[in-house]
Amino acid sequence: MSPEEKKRTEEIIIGVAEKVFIRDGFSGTRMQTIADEAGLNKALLHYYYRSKQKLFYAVLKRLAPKLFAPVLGVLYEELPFFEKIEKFVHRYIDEISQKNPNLPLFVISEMEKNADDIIPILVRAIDSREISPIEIFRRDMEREIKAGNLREMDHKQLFVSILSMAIFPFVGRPLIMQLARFQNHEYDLFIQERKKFIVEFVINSIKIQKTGVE
Amino acid sequence: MSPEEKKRTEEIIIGVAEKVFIRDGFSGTRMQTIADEAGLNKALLHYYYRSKQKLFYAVLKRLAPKLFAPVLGVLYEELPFFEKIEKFVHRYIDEISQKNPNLPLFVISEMEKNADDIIPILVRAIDSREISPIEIFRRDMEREIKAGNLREMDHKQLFVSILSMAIFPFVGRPLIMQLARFQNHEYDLFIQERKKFIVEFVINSIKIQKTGVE
DNA sequence: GTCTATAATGTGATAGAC
DNA sequence: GTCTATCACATTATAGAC
Repeated sequence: MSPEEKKRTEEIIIGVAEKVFIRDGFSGTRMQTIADEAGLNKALLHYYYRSKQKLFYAVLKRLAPKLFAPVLGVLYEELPFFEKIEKFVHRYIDEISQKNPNLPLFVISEMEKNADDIIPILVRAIDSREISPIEIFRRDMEREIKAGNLREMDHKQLFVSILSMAIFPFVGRPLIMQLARFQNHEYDLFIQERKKFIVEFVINSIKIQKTGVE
Repeated sequence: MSPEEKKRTEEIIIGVAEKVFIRDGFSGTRMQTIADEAGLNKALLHYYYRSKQKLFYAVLKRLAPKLFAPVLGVLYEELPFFEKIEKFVHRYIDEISQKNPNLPLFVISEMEKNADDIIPILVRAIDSREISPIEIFRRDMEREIKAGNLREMDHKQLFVSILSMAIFPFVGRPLIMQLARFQNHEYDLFIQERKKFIVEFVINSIKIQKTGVE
């Protein structure tokens, strides 16, 4: 078989594995399931990736850059602070909606269960730059506070709040749907409208309104 | 053996099972693990609960009332709206901090993976009252908007925002710790300070400031 | 490289002695 | 009720033919 077809099989496997791992979690995933959905046999999975663990780590390594870079990248752009928040929220929700709404829950679950092995793999993707995202965020805030545009507040609390409001609707979907009485078809629209809501909600809370009078 | 000791064994098993299931998830849990941590043997688990599935559901049923009632109950109290939000946030964070910080992620993960079986068990705990929590919340908001204390906004968006800010720090702990560069010992303090932050953050965003002049 | 067959191990569940 | 021993089956992993 040609090298191209070899490459192709390897890619098919890891692509299907990604889908199944994200859907079922590590311990919930069966090698047989991956083989079936890929239209191949189990032995090939081991031929290319040796073990379930190694296949899983291969999936994670491939996933990591796609996971954080597009979103965290926004923080490094040269933008006015409030516009940066807006772009960050929109980018995050758009990315996850299109790519895979189950991604955040998958990443969090596996980080929790197997922290020592998984976090190092993911961290390389987060910490690819010299200055950390949270430090960039802190400096932005400091500048705006000095300029009198922003209330003083803890930068980590604000950062986590924005993150929470954007991510949790994906992670907590089944819980939210029950508590807030959503029908299945309503939820996607809710998420789309949420982009605008979050930005308004946040800016309204943190911005210092400049009045005409002194 | 006396009926009391019988009762005691049964209770030990379900107590340990709760701990292990919450920690490892359903598919990650081994009956052997539960037996070991309970200081008993596997056969006893089956003697009392027949199967892993049935033990899991027994755990869920026992857990459900403790899970939602204390927090959602706040929504039904006769309180000014802003005080209700404050009490809700404090109650939620205090409850989870004391009880088990892994509870939210556990509930969400299992709801996601096995919706049809699990949601009915949990819903009984959520929907124990005639009027749903979200409907109570909506009416409270409507009243405040008419009174001129509150900006007009979608009640579900606000509800989910408050929920997100309170729950996500527990669910997304490993992710947040990486992104915001927390040390282990800092995080508990961060969560405690978060109660006050969320309340201020929310009220500052939604409240209509009444000025002296007209 | 890909397959079938099978080994090796893990895991839920049960039988039967005490 | 509680234990040890064991079954039955699922699942990861490998051997070997093509």
